[in-house]
Amino acid sequence: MIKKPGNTKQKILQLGEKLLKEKGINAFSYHDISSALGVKNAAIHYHYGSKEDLLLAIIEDSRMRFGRMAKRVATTDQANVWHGLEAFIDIYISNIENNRQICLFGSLGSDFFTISHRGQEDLKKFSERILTWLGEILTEGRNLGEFEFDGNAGTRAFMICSMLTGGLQLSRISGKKDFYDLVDQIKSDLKPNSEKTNKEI
Amino acid sequence: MIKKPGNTKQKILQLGEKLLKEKGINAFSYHDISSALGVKNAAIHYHYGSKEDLLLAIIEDSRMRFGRMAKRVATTDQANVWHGLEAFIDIYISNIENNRQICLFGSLGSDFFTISHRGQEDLKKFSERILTWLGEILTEGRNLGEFEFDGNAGTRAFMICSMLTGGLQLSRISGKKDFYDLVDQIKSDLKPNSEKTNKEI
DNA sequence: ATATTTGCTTACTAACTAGTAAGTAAGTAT
DNA sequence: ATACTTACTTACTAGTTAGTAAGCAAATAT
Repeated sequence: MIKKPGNTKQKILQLGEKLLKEKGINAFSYHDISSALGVKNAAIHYHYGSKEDLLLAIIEDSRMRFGRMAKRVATTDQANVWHGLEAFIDIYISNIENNRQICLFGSLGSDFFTISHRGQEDLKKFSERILTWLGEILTEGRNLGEFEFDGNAGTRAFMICSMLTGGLQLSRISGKKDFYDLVDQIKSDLKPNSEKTNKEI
Repeated sequence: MIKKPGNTKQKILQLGEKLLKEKGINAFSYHDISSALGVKNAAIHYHYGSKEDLLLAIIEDSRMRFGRMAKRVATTDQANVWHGLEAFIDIYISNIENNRQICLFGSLGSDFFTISHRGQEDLKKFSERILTWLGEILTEGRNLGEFEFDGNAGTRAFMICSMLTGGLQLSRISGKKDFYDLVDQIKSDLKPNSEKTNKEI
């Protein structure tokens, strides 16, 4: 029996996240993971003691990836708010492109009352971080004259997040095209009025 | 043993829908329903042969309620597009007020790949009906000068639906207030520019 | 060389799941 | 009065679930 330095743990995490976003936390089992990876049930329990542990790890992993994205965008040559917004939207695009997955918040928002208190809190903190980040991008963009929108930037961030979250789910039902139209219109709506084309169709 | 003309079937349906919107189709069991209603497991199978049958009945019931709402709004004295939009939004408000439920499409969008083909199709048809209805309201409102928005009305309907769907889920995580702010901003965004207050805050 | 740790497997359990078959009491139709 | 239907209950099953305890081979540390 060959013992490679284990990437099993990472594979479990990745497949867990995939299944979470495809079927939801309550619709996949340890068996789904173990059979796909060619290991036994107990191997998953070895790496992640309980299903909750796996869930918390998935949330944490997603949080780390968001952090890397935010850092990458922040350190570009100039403060390009459009670049930041598009990097954010790309997370959602890559979800829908990847087997019509939905986002973490869509999946766990639906199953919110079935996960542990700890999971709920981690998710809440993460959502606050995302909303704050996006709100700051929007505020900066408006100050720079790159974005134009009415009302509070925090509310606008919440609207955009809600649209992307809900959009992934509704597109699953109705078809991908709707999501791309949605994304285009989000961007178009943010453009300063003077730059806009196709005001009415 | 007293045999009242059975409202058990209706109670099962209502509780099923409640559980669906609170925990998701894969997180509640027949036992959850039967124990809450004080009947036995098999009583549910008597009324709804399988869990899929119950799900289809829940979708159908929701479809009927939507139809009644649409009819009620259409037959008001004058063609009041704002009235229609608000009646639509009220469906989402009543969900969040009722134990922080999410909407049918949010719940089943997340669990889409775990339900039957028939369920997926019923859901798709229902979503098309809603999107068409809302798109027509928006078009009519724009023609009347009651609404102002850029781009395609169908896309705008999809955006509003996505926002309300995703908004319920994100508010579950972050708090109700965000959802009310979102709704207010949706309405404000649709107002013709001349009527708008608080353009920037 | 020996001891310890890592990364599993084998073998199991208790709880829960949707679903079924057979029975039964009350209500309804004839 | 009798037959039939409705709305269940009792009693059960086969399959699935997360989780555990003990064992074991390979890798690593001493």
